[in-house]
Amino acid sequence: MLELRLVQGGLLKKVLESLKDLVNDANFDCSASGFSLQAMDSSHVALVALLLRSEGFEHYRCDRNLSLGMNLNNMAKMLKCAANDDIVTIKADDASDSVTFMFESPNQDKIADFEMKLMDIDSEHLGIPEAEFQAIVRMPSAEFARICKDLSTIGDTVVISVTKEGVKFSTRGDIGTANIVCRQNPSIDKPEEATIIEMEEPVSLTFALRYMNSFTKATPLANQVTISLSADLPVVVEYRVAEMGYIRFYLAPKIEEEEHMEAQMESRPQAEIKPKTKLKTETQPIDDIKPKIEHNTDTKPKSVVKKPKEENGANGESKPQVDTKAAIEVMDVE
Amino acid sequence: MLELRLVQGGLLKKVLESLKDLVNDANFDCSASGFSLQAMDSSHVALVALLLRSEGFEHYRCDRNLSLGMNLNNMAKMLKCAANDDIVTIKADDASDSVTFMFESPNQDKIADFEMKLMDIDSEHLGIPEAEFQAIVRMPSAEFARICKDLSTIGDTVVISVTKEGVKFSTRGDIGTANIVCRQNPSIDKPEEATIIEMEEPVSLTFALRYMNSFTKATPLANQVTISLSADLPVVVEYRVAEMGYIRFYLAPKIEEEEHMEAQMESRPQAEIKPKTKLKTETQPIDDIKPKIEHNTDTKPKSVVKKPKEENGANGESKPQVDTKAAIEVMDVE
DNA sequence: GCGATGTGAC
DNA sequence: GTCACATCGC
Repeated sequence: MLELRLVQGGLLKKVLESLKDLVNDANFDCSASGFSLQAMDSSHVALVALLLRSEGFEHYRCDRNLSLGMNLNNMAKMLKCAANDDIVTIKADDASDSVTFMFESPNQDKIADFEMKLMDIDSEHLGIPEAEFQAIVRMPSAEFARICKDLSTIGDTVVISVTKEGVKFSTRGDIGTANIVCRQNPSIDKPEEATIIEMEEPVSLTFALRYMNSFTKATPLANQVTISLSADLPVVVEYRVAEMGYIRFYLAPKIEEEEHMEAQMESRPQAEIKPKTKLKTETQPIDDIKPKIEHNTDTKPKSVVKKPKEENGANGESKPQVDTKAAIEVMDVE
Repeated sequence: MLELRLVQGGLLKKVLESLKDLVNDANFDCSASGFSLQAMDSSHVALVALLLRSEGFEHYRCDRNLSLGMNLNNMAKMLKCAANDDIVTIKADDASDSVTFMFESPNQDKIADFEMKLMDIDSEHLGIPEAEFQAIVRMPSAEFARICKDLSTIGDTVVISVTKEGVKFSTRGDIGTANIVCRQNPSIDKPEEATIIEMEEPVSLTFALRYMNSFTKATPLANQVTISLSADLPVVVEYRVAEMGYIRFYLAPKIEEEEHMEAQMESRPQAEIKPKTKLKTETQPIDDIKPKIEHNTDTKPKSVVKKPKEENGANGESKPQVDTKAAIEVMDVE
């Protein structure tokens, strides 16, 4: 028996709006500690992890661990039927193949219940270790979203470069280039507008803007976003979910590959090639960096996820992550 | 000679916005008592009746009864050219084949007149008797609109079930089921938020959400809507037009047909079939329930409306309306 | 014609 | 920041 009562139903609506474009189907894992989800996006490039801790719920009952396979689009449809100030209750019987969402208006005059069939979804639960990062940027989430959106009108990838002074987002495309620099700014009086950089050493990594723009669908959840970067790790883009947990998006950096130079030249006719700057990048399926992520032994994977179609990633277990730091000249942030 | 002057021009704009999606062409009937319209929707399933009483106009002159055939889309286009606070005057000569809309800005600085050609439209004017209903629900119009919209993301039809305690709106579709219960709530201090149920006996009827969603286009006209239900009558969804009259939408309930059970089973694999619950429903063209509606002898029908394409409705004169009450188990509203 | 997105007003 | 309205795309 599962019964989770959440007073701020609007939160759950926003969580689903930020997940549904990235992931079609996923298992929600319910345990005594909370309500969580981990899933790869449909193209197996990005990974999302959601945690809503049990303490954040008004009422939280979870007699035994349950994995509820849901179609996130359908779940989002149902949650859309809740008003933002409705109280939302999620119910499931241990044996049942369906889940019930109950929406109560604040004055109790309207009570709605929506029942949705559950799905059997193959998934692999990875234990993601808390990694050490070379740089962690915290900044206003709306600003980050705006930057990603703006840059994607120019190019397909963003180079995120962090120095002590600030963070630079750069792109280039057929029509030109763009660089947006955000200075560090503690903004004591308005902490939600602060831009804070914690840095061990400068780092510069390249990512597909397409995914970044999916991640920023979570912007309504939090005023601030943190972007954690290390040369050979996926970036972590994290939005806190008010007092309850977080939604974290992981995306492997694009890898520099010299052997595809000619393809590069085609797509960026006006590229200025600098020595030591390898230009062609390939999106790395996140499965390939699995060796970096240890299996979390306290959860039991139901089955193994399908391998992505790309053959070149299939033997990633023994293939080292490229040295992104060496491949890209660290750009100065003025 | 016809000359109707309406100070709240915005009302007429809203009336047309709520009619034009349902009905393409219709006759406006002008008599000494008021300005009215009655028309079936293009698929002959729903019926709409509008009344604007002469007393609601600042000036009302109608020398003899006139029937003005208009294309409602074109009329709506012209009325869109009026500001909401413009004074609108409708003029027509008895012999003319056109109508003039005049818009005056409140300070008289702007005067516009738009002339529109009239059409010759075959229509049948039905005298709709004031029926006795088993249940009349009055509720906030925006809430009803929201419910119909939400349910239509899940299913195609809505079952409206009324008990003393409240009204329940239910649907089911491929992705699951939904039930929304609105409790009775007199809301003395905010009458526009009240939900009032007058009930002779519990009633439960099924309707096509598509039409309901067309009806709710009239939501901007009134804070409240009344939904009048009886087992073997079309539902009446009524919006009052401020101090002037009403716009009423009629929709025949869907009929339970046992013979299509197997089609039902296909589309709802997980349906729990209860005894006495007939599952397959068919939309009943509103022509078929003509026997329930007497011809109004004080208006002269110009001609007879075309029969709907469906053969099974063509001989509806002698076909009894199904006993919906017996076919559907009355559901408890807790 | 309906749904989704973006913009403007409260 | 939220809600409603209008416009554009499917």
